[in-house]
Amino acid sequence: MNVVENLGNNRDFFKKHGIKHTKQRELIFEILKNSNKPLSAEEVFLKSKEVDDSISLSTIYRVLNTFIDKDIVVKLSIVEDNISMFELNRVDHGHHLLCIKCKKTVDIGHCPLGVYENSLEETTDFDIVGHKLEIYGYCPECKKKK
Amino acid sequence: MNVVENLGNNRDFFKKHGIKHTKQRELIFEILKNSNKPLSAEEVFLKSKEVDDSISLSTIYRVLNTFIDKDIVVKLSIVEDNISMFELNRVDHGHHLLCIKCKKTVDIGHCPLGVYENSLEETTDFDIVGHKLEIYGYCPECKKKK
DNA sequence: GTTAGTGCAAAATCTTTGCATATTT
DNA sequence: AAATATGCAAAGATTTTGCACTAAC
Repeated sequence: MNVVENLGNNRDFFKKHGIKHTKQRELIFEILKNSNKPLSAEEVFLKSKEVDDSISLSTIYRVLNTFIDKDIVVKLSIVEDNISMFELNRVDHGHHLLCIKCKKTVDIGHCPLGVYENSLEETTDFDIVGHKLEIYGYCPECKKKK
Repeated sequence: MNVVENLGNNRDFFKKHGIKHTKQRELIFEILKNSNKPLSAEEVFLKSKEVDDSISLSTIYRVLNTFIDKDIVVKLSIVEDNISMFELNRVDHGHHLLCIKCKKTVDIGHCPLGVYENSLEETTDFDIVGHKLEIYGYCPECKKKK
């Protein structure tokens, strides 16, 4: 699916979340939608530049933070590096397995924590809003090379 | 338990991990041992200074990174901020519930992921080394105030 | 026309690194 | 004595912010 073709399709989505529709937000949203793995701000920036060369990195950060405020996006942080990764907050969410050697990520199906969170809410009286789960290790290839 | 009293007790522990015993490492290790929640580098720094005023922040980072290399410490990252948090890599590990309003953390008992990781290793052929799980929401007090 | 978003450059924050000195083994 | 760790200051990296300008409603 080509990013450019879809620009403009998400007006209603933005309106629903009470934020203005701009071409930068449209673009960043499409990039995240079309990515099957979390992206760094820098990666989003580079992909954005392919379509709109004048976009700035601060816009990327501002848009991503707006999306986070609206719960459209979640922020992760890859294990040993100090950079944030962003991905759409998909309703039926799963998680990723991260290879700490080659940094490859693999989707793992359904999130195992739903039931657990319910019981936690009861025992702790917290209002649980979400969670971040990152599982890491060595992928089959890197495992062999060890 | 007073941190200072215990300085020097961990010589063998360091030797076992093949790293030199220094008073800075001893101190940082004790601080982490006596904390029931993850600490930022800055927090470790401030606590360290109470005992050894001449310690430097770069030493904190270097020691923490050494500990991470040796699997003595794990690094987390608190949801919306961009700072890393460090805590001892306890063998029988649980996780924390984080209040996104007041930043309080609450221990939750046993980690629910052990069994799940085993089945994941089978289905994905990964060698799973660890995971990070952060569950967040509103604590009872902040929940009321909403 | 008003409100909100963007680009740019500069600042802020967190973390790492080079080097001379000090400490450990 | 050799190897490693530390403190300091400086550099790096990532993220945020102030301001003038532009685009969206």
